[in-house]
Amino acid sequence: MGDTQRQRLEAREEAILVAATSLFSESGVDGTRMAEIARQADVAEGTVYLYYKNKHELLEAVVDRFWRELTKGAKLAVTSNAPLGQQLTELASYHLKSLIDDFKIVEITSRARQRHGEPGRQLPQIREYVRVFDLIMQRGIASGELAASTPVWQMRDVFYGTLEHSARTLVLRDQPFDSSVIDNLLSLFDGYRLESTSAREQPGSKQAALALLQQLESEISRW
Amino acid sequence: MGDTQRQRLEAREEAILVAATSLFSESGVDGTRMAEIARQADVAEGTVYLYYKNKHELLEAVVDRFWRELTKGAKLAVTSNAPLGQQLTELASYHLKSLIDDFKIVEITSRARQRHGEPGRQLPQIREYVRVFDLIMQRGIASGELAASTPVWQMRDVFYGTLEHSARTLVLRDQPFDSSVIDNLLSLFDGYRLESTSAREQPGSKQAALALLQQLESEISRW
DNA sequence: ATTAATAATGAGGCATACTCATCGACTATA
DNA sequence: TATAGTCGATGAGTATGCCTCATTATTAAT
Repeated sequence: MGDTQRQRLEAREEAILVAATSLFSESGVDGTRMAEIARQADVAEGTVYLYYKNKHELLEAVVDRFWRELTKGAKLAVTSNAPLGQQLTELASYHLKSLIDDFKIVEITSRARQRHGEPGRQLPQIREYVRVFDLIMQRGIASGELAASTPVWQMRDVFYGTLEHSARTLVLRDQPFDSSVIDNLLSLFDGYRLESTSAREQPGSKQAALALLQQLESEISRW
Repeated sequence: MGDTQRQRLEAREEAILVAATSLFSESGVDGTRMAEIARQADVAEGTVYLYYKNKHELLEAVVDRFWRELTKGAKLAVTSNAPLGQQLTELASYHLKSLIDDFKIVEITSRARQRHGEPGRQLPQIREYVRVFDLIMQRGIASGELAASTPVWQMRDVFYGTLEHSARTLVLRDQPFDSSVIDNLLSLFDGYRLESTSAREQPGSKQAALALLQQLESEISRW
């Protein structure tokens, strides 16, 4: 019955992780007592320390798990073989929605990066997550659709940085998901498109028409 | 001698703040003991609590002070009456350099936002800081140099979000300030510029508006 | 000089993260 | 079924570090 035994252990570990995630989200890291996590996971306080060396490692595990789940979701959200712009739109929407929904976890991510206050590390799972974006972009470059002049990591910083900041803005203002943020970001990324394929915005898109309308309005306003 | 007395108090308060800033930067918040802050500021441990109610309020003060100094520096770095692009470049460079230099403080900023883990607040000093950017952009819009189609807060999120993310990337890779990040960001912001120079028709002319109208019509007809 | 008011001190209180001696549950072998 | 051996679980106890508060020192006022 080695299997059942192992499953029980994994179930316990999972229960602790789930309890910690929920409590950290609700009350913050400092506001959550280890005793409470143990109680909610239905184990003794000492048991928690059999699975996680200390509170900080538990925090790391919680954060890592969050980004691992996010990676799964992102891969599902992006329909492969769709055109570049659509893939980016899907990824951006999924990302922004997730950030807003689980904003608390996102905020404590930076805390998990600091090992006893010493140099910030890169969590392995986040590295894996951003690769979803990199793959899309690299294919765009390979197919000649994107200019290779800007390094991918810089485009990535624009992408994730903007979305993270926007999520914070929206959450602090108690505003819900706003698709215009995505539209704006994507229109910026048109600047990375090669001239040959770029007809600026995809003709026929709502975006393209709106952009023209806005130009028109500003023209008229000068009269 | 009321003045001298007041000055002494302010000097003590400042000493505590400086000590806390240095220690938080070096060892992180959790790695810093209140006793150590007191020792470094040359006061008794209890004295710290005469100036700051608890460790978290001290953290808030440290972060707030950092952004206040940054605001001062930013205002100086941006030469007023320079053209829009140059102002943005100056602000972006100053911002990125500062983020890299004091990355530790930047990272604990998000922690200062959480009051006992409860809803994230906006620190007043950060609000003041981002206004530097807003003013530049609003003048750009007022002068007709920038399109008013995108809300300023979205451009702001692109600006600060990208720079913050880039700073993290650079620091984690142990790389120094990289001006190509600024160039890339600024070239993206060209997308917000009105196409007055490249447009065949003179802006503000009836012709220009008509040309746009025709484009718009043809866009809509594709639906 | 005396008194009042305010600031500073640091030993002790207290909450809580973490440890460890003890216990229990399961497995293997005869 | 009995016995021994292994390993996970327990929770009372310990250590640490934030914070308080009775006491002391300093300054201001008359």
